Amino acid sequence: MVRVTKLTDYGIALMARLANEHGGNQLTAQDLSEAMGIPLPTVRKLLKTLARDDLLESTRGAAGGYKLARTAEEISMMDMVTSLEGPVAMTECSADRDCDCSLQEICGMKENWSFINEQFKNTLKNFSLAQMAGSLAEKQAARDTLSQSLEAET
Amino acid sequence: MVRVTKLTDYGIALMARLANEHGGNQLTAQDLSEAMGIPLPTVRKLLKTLARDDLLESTRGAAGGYKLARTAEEISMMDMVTSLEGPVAMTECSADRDCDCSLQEICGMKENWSFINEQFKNTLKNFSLAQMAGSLAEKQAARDTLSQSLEAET
DNA sequence: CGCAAAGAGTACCGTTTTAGTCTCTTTTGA
DNA sequence: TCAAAAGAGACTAAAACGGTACTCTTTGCG
Repeated sequence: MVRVTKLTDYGIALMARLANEHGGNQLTAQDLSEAMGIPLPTVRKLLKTLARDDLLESTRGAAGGYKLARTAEEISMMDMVTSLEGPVAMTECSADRDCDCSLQEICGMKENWSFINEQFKNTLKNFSLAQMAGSLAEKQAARDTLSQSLEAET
Repeated sequence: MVRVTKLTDYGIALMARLANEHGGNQLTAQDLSEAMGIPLPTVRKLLKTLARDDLLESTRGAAGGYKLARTAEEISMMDMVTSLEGPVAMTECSADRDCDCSLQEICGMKENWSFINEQFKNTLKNFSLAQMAGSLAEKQAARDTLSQSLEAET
């Protein structure tokens, strides 16, 4: 479906909630579950994944919790999507690793798919968590950034 | 997985093969199955879908077959992906229709997702079947087109 | 110390989607 | 009339998704 999974959507919503928590304030899985209306076990699973990939910093033990590992400006949609659902690859053959697609010899579209894949990855890279958690004004900034990066590339 | 399904990949490969068939020459499902090494029943299913959405023209009966309904330049990746796997929507809430996402009130990211979704759709709209079936030189054209369209939008 | 809160890791299961097949019908050229 | 070919739709096995449960480790605090 060319779609991000529901869990990824949840995960990014959690990140956005954490991005709006200023001053290094931590939130527990419990806090986030209640704030976002997502079942606690699911929240835990997502936060664990995000922490393992160094997007979140976790503190264990009593008075533990989670906070962003970097500023929201320094975390891109690409980082989050990759963490939550693995490498972004439109097709088998556009993944980084070698693929075992039986059509590879015949179809000849690998490079074209890779090109489209890169375009898409750029869109995600140029959209930060800060923008995702933020306002319409910040969306305009993203648009400008993307536009510039494409010009630079050409 | 932010991935196009295998069947969509196959479908586009079939379209590319038909794009390289010049002079209104028709190919049968059988021909395409043999040419691409994709099982016949699967090929049939895909061609039916593409024909129903007016990307292919079909002729029934003996000596029947399929050919492109328009030129390869006039068929975009967006047309094909949409036909083969339905509307492109990164999340439930970025589909055109109203969604029943329980987070809608809380997460506040709907507009941001829509924006990313539009960027992605533009990438697909600006890449034609001709480019997909064609050479590296044509890829550069796609890059230019996309870049221009983004500038215009800003 | 010992308890309770909180994260880490992993395994499990029901549901949905995907990938692929099969059967039957309709159309049409020879 | 027959055979080739498309159209429509049902059906099935396998994989992915969404969610849960269980066990273990870490740590603050009385």
